[in-house]
Amino acid sequence: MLNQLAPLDLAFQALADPTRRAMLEQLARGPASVSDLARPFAMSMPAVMQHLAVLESSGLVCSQKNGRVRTCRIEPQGLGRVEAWINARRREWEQRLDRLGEYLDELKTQGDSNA
Amino acid sequence: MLNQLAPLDLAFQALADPTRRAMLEQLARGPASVSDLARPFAMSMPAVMQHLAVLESSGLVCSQKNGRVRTCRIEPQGLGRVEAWINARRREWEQRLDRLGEYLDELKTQGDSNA
DNA sequence: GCTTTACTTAAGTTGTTGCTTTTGTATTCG
DNA sequence: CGAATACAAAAGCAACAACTTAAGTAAAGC
Repeated sequence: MLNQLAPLDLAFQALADPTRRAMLEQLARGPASVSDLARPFAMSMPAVMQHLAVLESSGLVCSQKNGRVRTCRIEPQGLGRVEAWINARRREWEQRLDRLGEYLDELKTQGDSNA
Repeated sequence: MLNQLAPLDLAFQALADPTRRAMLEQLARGPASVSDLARPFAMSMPAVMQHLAVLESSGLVCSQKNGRVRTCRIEPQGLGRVEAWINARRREWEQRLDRLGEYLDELKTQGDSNA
């Protein structure tokens, strides 16, 4: 819980761009080549490659080259780490609300006895 | 599912910075003033304010000013949207793996009958 | 073997981000 | 009232991000 901040930096940074999120949405539906990933965008191929490099170095996507085609796919552990961080925050936050609720109940009970 | 890209941009962008994530971790444990949020960091107050502004405009945090103290707290719907996007991707991805699994089972069955 | 195709590398441009210092404005306290 | 506190606004700056064009390279097709 203490370290491993850099990977999250990279993952969230990667997810902050709509082009990269769209690429991930496509990859969630199945593997794709770089050209496949590039097709929906009005963008040069090098730009797409750069987005892909960001996705790979963030651990959200992996790829391998067969012949002249590079096939990209989702790296499940990548989104997993992101999910884990968010879930941890929500748990803390909900736990606190629970305690706050108990505290308010307590206050109300005392208030009732004092009224 | 088609629009609302900008809010996610802002949210992920906000989460990409370790200082801002640390602020959210503190806020998950309870509300805090700007000074409270600034204390753990070797950083000027304006820098903290700018991080806070990013967190607010991304919808992850809200704040209100009482007297000269601004109290900040987590905006639960903010993380909710982020969580929803990630869950959607994971569902798509798992669904596809299920279909792939069935397909592979089918292939294996055919293979067995052919062997 | 010569051309497409599919990617890759390099270099340059423009805009944004994450700070900084400086200066200002409300509160609150003595 | 006057000083300390807690935030706020403004301006400047170095680093980085998201492109672009131009110029490769290596596998496939003819």
